[in-house]
Amino acid sequence: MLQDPTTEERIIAAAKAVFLEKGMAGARMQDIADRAGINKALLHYYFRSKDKLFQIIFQESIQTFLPKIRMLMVESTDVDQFIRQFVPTYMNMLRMQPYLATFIINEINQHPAALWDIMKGNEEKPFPFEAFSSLVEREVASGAIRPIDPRQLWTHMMGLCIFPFLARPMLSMLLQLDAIQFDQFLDERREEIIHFITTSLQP
Amino acid sequence: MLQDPTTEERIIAAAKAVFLEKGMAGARMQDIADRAGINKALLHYYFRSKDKLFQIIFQESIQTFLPKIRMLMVESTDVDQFIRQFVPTYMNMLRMQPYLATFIINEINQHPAALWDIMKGNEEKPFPFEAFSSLVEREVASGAIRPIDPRQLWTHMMGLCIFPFLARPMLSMLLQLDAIQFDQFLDERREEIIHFITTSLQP
DNA sequence: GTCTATACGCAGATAGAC
DNA sequence: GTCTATCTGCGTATAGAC
Repeated sequence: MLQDPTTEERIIAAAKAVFLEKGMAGARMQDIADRAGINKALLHYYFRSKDKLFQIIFQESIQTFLPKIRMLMVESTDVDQFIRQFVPTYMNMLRMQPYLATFIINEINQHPAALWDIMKGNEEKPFPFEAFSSLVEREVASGAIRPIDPRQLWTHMMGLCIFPFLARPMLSMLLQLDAIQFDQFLDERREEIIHFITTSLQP
Repeated sequence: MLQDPTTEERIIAAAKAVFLEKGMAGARMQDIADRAGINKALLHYYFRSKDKLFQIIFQESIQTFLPKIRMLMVESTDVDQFIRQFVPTYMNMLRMQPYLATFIINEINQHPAALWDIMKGNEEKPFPFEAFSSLVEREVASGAIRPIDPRQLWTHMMGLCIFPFLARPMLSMLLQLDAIQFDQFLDERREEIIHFITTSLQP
């Protein structure tokens, strides 16, 4: 993207910012237009309706989320390595887009079918949980890690990584952390999570 | 509450249901009126505006959330006991009100100041984090548990318990769990979390 | 207290000039 | 392609009868 962004690109960028911050119900077309430096009519000229525009942003957001997981899942050879790659990769992504997690989770809560539509639209399976699952089961069988339900372990990992981003304002208030302190808290958290999970998996 | 509920009570109950499911921006006064079995005008007669009504529901929700934590915090004598009480208590509460966590977190994200207003309105400190903090530090010092930042441990606990409720539709899709299976998953999760945390804290 | 009818403003969407 | 002006419907809120 070396040239100046086209109007369409500016709209997409503006829409992403507004939708992610406010959600579908809270977002205003006027805000998107203002942020893109154009007027409302032009939004409709390019994307027809708020709903259409939202679909695009939602889909793009999911596509930021899932493929990275997919890659790590199919490429990993053991649980320990998977954790050590997953945690920092995921947390860094969320750090760059602080509203991403909240947005996706909320909109899926409001329209559960939307995720399904996207997933079945993909050729290759976007979320090959079995890859992770069999990895875990193999190591449980060999005694490399303690017995654990792969679904529970998966939820542990996701929860530990994502939760601080979802609950950031609440946490920073309860723990009394300003912006800088919270960033540092997140920095330290990467190693802490890895340590937390791996020690708990010891047989 | 042995008598029939008053109109005011019916409105509050209806408003709670709608606001928790849809959020402030997504909720409709018409939906609340329908659910309460009255008409829109009566809502305004009792509560003046949507915003006023929302404030009440938001405040009540926070009051469901925090005092329980507070009680466990000040009453606990050691970390292990705290965890074993906190996890099932909290998860059971969330189970009874599945939308509570999502609602609170979202609305705090949209209006961070709102939480602060409520907390300072209280006489006694609603969230005595120091109680938990010193508990942890004492046991770290005595070697009962491994060294850990109390704030990180706190976030671990919250995240592990709350996340499955926040991400329920996403998880049930990715892990392919229907409603019954998801409930069972949550049942098993209580013990799993306790085990997960306590083993990881061993020195 | 509870209703019907209605006012009012906001936000999404369209028409049409340039 | 981009703008100004306008239409339309929806959602909050009020007026007023009962």
